[in-house]
Amino acid sequence: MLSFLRKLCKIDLGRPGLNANVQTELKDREAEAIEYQLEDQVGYMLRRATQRHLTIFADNIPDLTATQFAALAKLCELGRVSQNQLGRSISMDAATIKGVIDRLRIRELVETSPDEEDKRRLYIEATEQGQKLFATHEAAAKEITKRTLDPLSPQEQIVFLELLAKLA
Amino acid sequence: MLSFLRKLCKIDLGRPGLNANVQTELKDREAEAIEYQLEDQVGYMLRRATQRHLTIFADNIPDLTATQFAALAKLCELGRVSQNQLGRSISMDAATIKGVIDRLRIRELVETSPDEEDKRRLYIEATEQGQKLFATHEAAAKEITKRTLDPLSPQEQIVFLELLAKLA
DNA sequence: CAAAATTCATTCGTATACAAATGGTTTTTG
DNA sequence: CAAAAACCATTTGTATACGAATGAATTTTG
Repeated sequence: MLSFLRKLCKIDLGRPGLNANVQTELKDREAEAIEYQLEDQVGYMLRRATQRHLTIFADNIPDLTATQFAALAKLCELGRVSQNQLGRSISMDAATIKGVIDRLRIRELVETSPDEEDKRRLYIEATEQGQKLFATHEAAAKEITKRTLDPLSPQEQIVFLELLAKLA
Repeated sequence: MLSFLRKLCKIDLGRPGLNANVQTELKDREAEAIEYQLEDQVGYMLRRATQRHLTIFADNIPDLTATQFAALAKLCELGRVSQNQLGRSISMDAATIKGVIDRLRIRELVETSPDEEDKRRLYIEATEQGQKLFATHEAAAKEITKRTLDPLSPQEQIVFLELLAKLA
């Protein structure tokens, strides 16, 4: 374990994520003078990591998008909820969750029903078929996380998820 | 530093990223029996982290999207390149980079010119105005990475970027 | 050299993602 | 209670993102 920690921290001496040739040019100048490198920016890295993840997702669960699966999974967990409530619970805005639910409804994986008490609300519920499909893919979904994290050692995976959670 | 490392690893005893109540239910059962929790999946966490990042980006650079800025930045770095070449260098497929370049071209931030040698190719180049705009926002772009990583300590930031790079 | 394979840019279709506006409904407040 | 504020779902518009198909051009190969 100690060697793992030492390895994780051995880059501590340099600036985070900078190419060696850029670092050698630094010397006495200040942080402002560090050249902008797209590859060092966290947004670019997040986009690339997400791209790779979505490829793995599509390979393992071809008949649902990651977004659709997330909505279906949350719906199976929560039961009957309003559309906006579902969206908020998985960080999708009203316009986005509407489209996702529309596509799930067409495939009869979810059912909608108006709220009689509050006429603004539209209740959403996973159908029997939807719950069955979720159950079918549940193991694959966990496998997707596993494969996405595969380039990291078990200890690195724990640290990464811990830190990623702080950013999300 | 040592206390930081200990803190990073103190969750090692539990399963990665699982809620406490789920963990207590585990006991003797195997990993397969772990309930699927959307919030524990790396794809969901990546999406949320990206959402937060893009909000920070839009706050700091309102007149370009993160994607457009990435294309412009790479173009300023590479000089004259073909459209597909540019796309490959920043992991955007041909259809995506076309749209991005179209929008930058309309704003006269980039210029296109046909390749006389290879008539399939379309060369892209940042205009004077495009280079100026990139320079204007370069500091802000670095600030965006800084703010995105702000919830992490300096040491955690280094570790996170290192691990994220391995996944991207 | 000629056929096959590859590359390039484009187009089409589908799916997030979000800002902004809208209209109907409910809750809050003065 | 009535006006104001908030909420819900929807619609419109813009911007990634990618698979798949297309046609033109170039490179590879047999």
